[in-house]
Amino acid sequence: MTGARTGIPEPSAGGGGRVHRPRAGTAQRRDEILRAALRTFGSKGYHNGSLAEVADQVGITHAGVLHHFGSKDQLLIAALEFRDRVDVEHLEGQHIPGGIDLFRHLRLTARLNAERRGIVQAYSVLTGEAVTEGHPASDWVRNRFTVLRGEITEALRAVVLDDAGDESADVDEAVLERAASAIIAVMDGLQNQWLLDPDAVDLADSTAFAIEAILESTRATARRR
Amino acid sequence: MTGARTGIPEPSAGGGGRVHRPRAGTAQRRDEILRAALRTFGSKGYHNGSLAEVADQVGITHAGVLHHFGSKDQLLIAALEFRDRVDVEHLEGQHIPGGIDLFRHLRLTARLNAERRGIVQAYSVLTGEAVTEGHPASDWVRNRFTVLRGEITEALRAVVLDDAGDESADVDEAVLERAASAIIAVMDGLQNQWLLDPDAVDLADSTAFAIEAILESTRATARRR
DNA sequence: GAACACTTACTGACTTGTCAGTAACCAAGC
DNA sequence: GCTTGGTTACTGACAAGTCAGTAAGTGTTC
Repeated sequence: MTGARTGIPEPSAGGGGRVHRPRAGTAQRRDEILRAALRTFGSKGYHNGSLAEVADQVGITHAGVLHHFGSKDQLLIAALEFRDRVDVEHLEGQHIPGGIDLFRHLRLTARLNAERRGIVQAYSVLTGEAVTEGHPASDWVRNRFTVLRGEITEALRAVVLDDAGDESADVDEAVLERAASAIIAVMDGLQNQWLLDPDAVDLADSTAFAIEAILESTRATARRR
Repeated sequence: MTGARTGIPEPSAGGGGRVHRPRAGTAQRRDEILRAALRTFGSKGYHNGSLAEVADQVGITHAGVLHHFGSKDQLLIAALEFRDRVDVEHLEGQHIPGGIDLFRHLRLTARLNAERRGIVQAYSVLTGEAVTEGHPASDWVRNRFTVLRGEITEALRAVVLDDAGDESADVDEAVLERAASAIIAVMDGLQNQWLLDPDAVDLADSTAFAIEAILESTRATARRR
């Protein structure tokens, strides 16, 4: 058996015994590889993107990439986790807003995304590919959807309760969930159309319009009494 | 050079020159292959699906498939065109409805789609993959979006004008286009979420809710005076 | 008998993953 | 502070497989 097969090892296991520690600079090198992986899987897709192409971008061979991540599947998983990590760092401690502010945040995200084609494409390609049988990213995508739906549902509930001015008002949960799925759907779907035909779709405006429409409709129908 | 490289040949070109005529039953056999292609590209994606798997389903070798369609790219294109052909036949001459009926039709489509996982997955996988560099289906998908946006925009205009009771009322075209993109987007996006997690998303209800919301919002904002 | 509908056989390009070897590195022991 | 032993970070070669596409041959049908 050769090399660090289990990806990024823990710095120190606390107890006795031999300590396996990566050399200085290895963490940065691995991040480079993950960025490259995101680039090629994002533009070519997982199946059509090769380890050799990823390796090329950081000036090593494909065997070198496998040394760090063990397999292509694990590389993809690591790259997606890396993306999450970076996304969170970008928020710099400030938590994702709730209530009505979340929808402002989503509209802003759409506006920013119109300037970050690469990232949008990566997300779009992988999300589409993930519905394929046995795709290594399907768990990640499914989980992402679940978390997002939860956050948006909660924000919607806050808005509806705020409208009612009554913490214990009766809210139709089914409406909230439909609306939450729809908001995510409209964002993803618009990204897809925009990627294929940027002149035909205004990502920011269409997203803002749709979120506003769904938000209005939720406010109008989710309160039971 | 071997075989019919240009896919399905015209029965007779009218003018002079060689006439290639397929044997009786060949058209049906080709349709079988196309159905198989739709199945494997739909479930595995274009890059991950192989000609051998398509061929297997109709009991021939992959070279036999190439005899009929020339290349894998051309097979995919033919399969997509076949899908369009079948979809139109399914409507049996009755044209796609316009005006407010179109939105009823879209909601119905979503309800039917919840029972046709295979077709939805094919559409979803290929749409996602198509944003990839140089993908053979990207023209088809782009065109499909363009046509759909046009139809929905027109139906929205009809609804808004009908509300106004005035054929020459001033309608905000930008709003119509945003709404049209959004309706397609929400349908596609919900399909994706539903494929990954059928228990977490109600395809029919969420689609109906979102279409209603966007339609309402369009009626409220598209009329200028 | 000629085009058709294939099959068989094969090529060349790519794939991921394995393996042995090597140079740089690093900590411990003397 | 220099050796020593082990680890890390690779490389290059290769195995084993898959893939699309080509070419030639065979039986069948028009």
